[in-house]
Amino acid sequence: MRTKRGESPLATLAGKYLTLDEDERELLGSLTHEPRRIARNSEVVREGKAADNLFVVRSGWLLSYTIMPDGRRQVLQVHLPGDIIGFCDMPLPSFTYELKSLTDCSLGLLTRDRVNHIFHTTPRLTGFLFSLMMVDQKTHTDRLRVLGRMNARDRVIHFLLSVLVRLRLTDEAEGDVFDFPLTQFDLADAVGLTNVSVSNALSSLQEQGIVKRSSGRMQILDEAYMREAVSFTNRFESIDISWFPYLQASRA
Amino acid sequence: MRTKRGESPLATLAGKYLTLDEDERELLGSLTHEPRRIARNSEVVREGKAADNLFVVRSGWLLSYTIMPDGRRQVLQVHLPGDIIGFCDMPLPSFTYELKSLTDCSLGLLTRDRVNHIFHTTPRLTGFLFSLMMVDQKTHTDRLRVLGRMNARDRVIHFLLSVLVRLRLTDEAEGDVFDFPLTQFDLADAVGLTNVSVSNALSSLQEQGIVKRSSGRMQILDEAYMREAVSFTNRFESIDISWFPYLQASRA
DNA sequence: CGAGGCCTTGAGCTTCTTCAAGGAAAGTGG
DNA sequence: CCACTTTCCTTGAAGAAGCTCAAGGCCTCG
Repeated sequence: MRTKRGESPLATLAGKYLTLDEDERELLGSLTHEPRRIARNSEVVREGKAADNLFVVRSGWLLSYTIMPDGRRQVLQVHLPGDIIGFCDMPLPSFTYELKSLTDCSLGLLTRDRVNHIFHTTPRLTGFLFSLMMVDQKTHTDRLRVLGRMNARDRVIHFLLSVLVRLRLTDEAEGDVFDFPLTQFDLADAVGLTNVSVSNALSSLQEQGIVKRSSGRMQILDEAYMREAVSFTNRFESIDISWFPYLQASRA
Repeated sequence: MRTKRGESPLATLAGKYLTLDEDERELLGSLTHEPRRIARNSEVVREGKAADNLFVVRSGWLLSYTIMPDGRRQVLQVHLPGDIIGFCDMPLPSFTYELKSLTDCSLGLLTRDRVNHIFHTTPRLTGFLFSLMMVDQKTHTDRLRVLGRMNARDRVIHFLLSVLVRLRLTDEAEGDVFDFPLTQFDLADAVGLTNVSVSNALSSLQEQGIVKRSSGRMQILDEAYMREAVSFTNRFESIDISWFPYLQASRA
C-alpha cells in the first residue's frame, strides 16, 4: 500500500540483515522492475497453474488459500510487501493453491532463469533468500501451534501480532497502526474460525482497550499484553545468515 | 524400526529421485556413519539448545513438539527414517522445539561444516536436499488445512495417510501395514484433539472396516476411501529436481 | 503377579458453529 | 451528490462437536 523512499520493500528487508553492495541492490531492485499491476480482489493464480515463476510483492496485500471439498476455505498465508510467493512450489510442477489480491497490488515477476542467475552470481543474496524461506517455515509451524491448540481470542491476537511485526520489517506499519484490508471472513479463514467468532473476539479485544479498529485500519494498543497472551516470538528478529555456506565459499 | 539391505533410508529416498553415483552414495552414507543411539522415550534436544547440527534419522520414530503455557502440547512433526531434522533451524541460533524419541532410534549427526561440504561438492545432492525442504513446507501447509478446517475423524484419517506414504518412500511400510508407536495422546497432540476424540475416531474407523489396529501396528484397509475423504495429495510423488539451478551449474 | 501406562466409554459442560435478521459502511450509477 | 445496492459487521438463539472429568478394563513389562 505504502512504499517509502521509492525503494523496493524486499530491498528494505534485505537491508536489515545484510549491507548490500551496489550490484546486489540493483539486482534486488530489478526483480521488481516492470511490475505487474493487479486490481483489488482479483485472482492472480489458480491451483494447478504451471509454477514457472515466483512473485515478489512490491505493494499491496494478497491471500493464498485452498478450498475444501465442502466449499469452506483455509487461508494458507497473507502476503505483504517484500514477500516472495511461490518459492516452495519450485520443485513442484504447478501451484498448489489459489492466490487472490486483497488490495491493488504491484507484483514483480521472477522467472526460474532469474532465480538461477541470482544463485550463480550473488551467494550472499542466495543465503538471504534461503534464510527467508526457512523463517517462512518457522512461521508455519508457529501457526500449527495456533490452529491446533489456541482458542478464538488467542488465534486472533496471534494473527494481528504476526502481521504487525512483518509490516514493521518493511516500514509499512506506522508505530502500532496499520492498514488492515482483510474482512472478518478472511481473518476467520486464516485462523480456522467463523466470521462470527472473529467478530466476537475483535469486539471483546476492542472493548478491553487492547486493539482499536476504524475503517480498514487497525491499532495495537496493548502489544505487551498480546505478546504475553500467546507467547509470541518474532522469528525475524533472530535470523542469522552469517553461517550460510555459499557466503563462505564466495569470500574464500 | 526396520531398515532393508543395510542401506541408509535417506539414500533409499534419494534413489527415488536421482540416480546416485558412487561418490554421492558414499557421501550420503557417511552422514549416518557412527550413528548416535537413542533409547525409547528420551529427550534428544530441548528448546533453546544451540542448533549447531542437524540429525538424520537412520531408524526409529521421533516427535518434535512445543509446550503451551497451560502445559498442553502441540506436536509439530513426526520424524521417520530418512528424515532430516533441523534444517530450517539453521538460520536461527537455537532449536525452537523439543525433540523426543518414540522408539529406540539411530541418528546420524550432521554438523554445519558437513552441510557446507555437501553444498560445495555435490550440487545434485544440494538440489535434492533443498527440494526435500520445500516439500516439507508443503506438508506443513497441508496440515494447516487439516488443523484449521477438518473434523476429528478426517484429521485422524489425514494423519494416518501422511505417515503411510512417507513410510513407503523408504520401504518401511509392508503394503498397507506398518508399525505405529504413537499413543493416542501423541496422535491427539499432532492433530489438535484430545486422546478421547482420537479414541472415538479410531474406534469408529475400525468398526467400519477402514483401518485395523493391533498392538502397535496399524493396517489401512480402505485407502481409497480415506484419500477421497480428505482430498489427500502425496507431495512426494510430484517432486521434480531437474530445474534446480545448481544442477545446471555443475553440468555446464 | 503386580503396577503402571494406555485405551475405552459415559455424563455433563464449554466453545464454537449455524442460522438468521438488522444495521452500518462502502461502492455504484444516475 | 444522493439514492440504491451490495458487502460487511453485529448480535442473539439454538445446536453440534469436541473437551473435561472420571471410572473401569486391558495390555505390557518388569
